[in-house]
Amino acid sequence: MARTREFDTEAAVSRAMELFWTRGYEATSLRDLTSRLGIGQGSLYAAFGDKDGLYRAALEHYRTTLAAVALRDLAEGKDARSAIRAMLVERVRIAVDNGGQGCLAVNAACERLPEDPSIRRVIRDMQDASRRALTEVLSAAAERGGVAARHDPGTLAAFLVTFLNGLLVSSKITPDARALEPLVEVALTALD
Amino acid sequence: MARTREFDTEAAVSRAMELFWTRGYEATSLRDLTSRLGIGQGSLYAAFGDKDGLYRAALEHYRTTLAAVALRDLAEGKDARSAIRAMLVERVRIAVDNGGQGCLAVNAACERLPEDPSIRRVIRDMQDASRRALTEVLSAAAERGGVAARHDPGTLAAFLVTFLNGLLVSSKITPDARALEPLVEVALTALD
DNA sequence: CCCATTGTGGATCGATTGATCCAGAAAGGT
DNA sequence: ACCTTTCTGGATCAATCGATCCACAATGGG
Repeated sequence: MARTREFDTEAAVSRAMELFWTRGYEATSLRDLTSRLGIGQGSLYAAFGDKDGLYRAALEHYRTTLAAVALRDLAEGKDARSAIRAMLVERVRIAVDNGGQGCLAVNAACERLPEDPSIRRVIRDMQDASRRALTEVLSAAAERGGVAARHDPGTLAAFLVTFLNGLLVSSKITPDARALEPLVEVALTALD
Repeated sequence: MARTREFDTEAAVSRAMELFWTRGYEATSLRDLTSRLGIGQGSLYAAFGDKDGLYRAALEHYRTTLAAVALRDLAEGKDARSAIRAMLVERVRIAVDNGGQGCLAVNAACERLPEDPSIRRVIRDMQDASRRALTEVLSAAAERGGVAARHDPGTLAAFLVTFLNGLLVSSKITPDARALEPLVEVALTALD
């Protein structure tokens, strides 16, 4: 048999996610990564292929540990409105904490999409998952009369995803959760 | 007297804006800039100081030629709702045209804010100008009963600015104006 | 018709980038 | 105990980065 890997892959990806999240892709060098991850460049390239491969692993880690958790909580709320409100406020809290770093996926859409169109699919899939989860919650609520039927659930869900994108950008410009929460209340009036 | 500048400064800034807009700051090299602007590196540094100086000039050019124009049209509309709708749709059109490059200011917030906090002020001022213009239009409409008084005009304006940020991000992920326009209609129900 | 001044573009600088290479270290089947 | 295989981290690579330098060109007052 061969030598076993010494470092914890998931922990390394988590560290890499933090770096890419706070600094962006281009501004994070391989030296930054190896020193923060505590591994050599040889190990990094053997495990992840190249810098882009590590970035994609970090993006996937972001999806499963943060975006997906917010969606899981969504289905557990009592009424649709308060569940959606909690999800939006939670995402804003994450984006504002630790120095207003925003959302890794939104940052990726702004920074990496022009030079690497294949990342569009990754981001789109993440947003589609959010849109589907919201559509489900809204459809269920509409049948029970919890929300008005002025707009169909799919359009309403797409609106909320786009509004969330805006919240995550605004959270970088104005990293103040209390200033952003009133905007959530305005957005929720679309459910009336 | 000394030699006169041969190139058109404003035209050069406009070209630089296009490059930074489509590729981002880090991914645009000085060689890209000099070859596209048709000037040497010496001229570039003499005129703009450094790469960051040229970027800020490009951002200012974006503000005056695109963002400000959208705001000017805002005040000329007949009723507040259709004026705001037209402004949002126009910004989406600009963001989607030429390959879904989004909005230079939103891109700047995502890519450059972490490494250069002083750019936050520039972006914030641009968004504040939009928010004030929207507040004015909404206040005037509220007095005439054009929009409901469920939310105060300032909060409503801030909501619209944040929603616009979201539209500009979504326009990069889904560069299809027809898919985004229904979301504008949902957002406008906040005025009811 | 000079000459001080400023603009010109390309050569060049040191620094840093992402990626590769390599000698040695662990691992376990035989 | 050997030996093949894989992992490790640091040296090293060519390429490129932003920035500076420089010899020359253009300008218009004196």
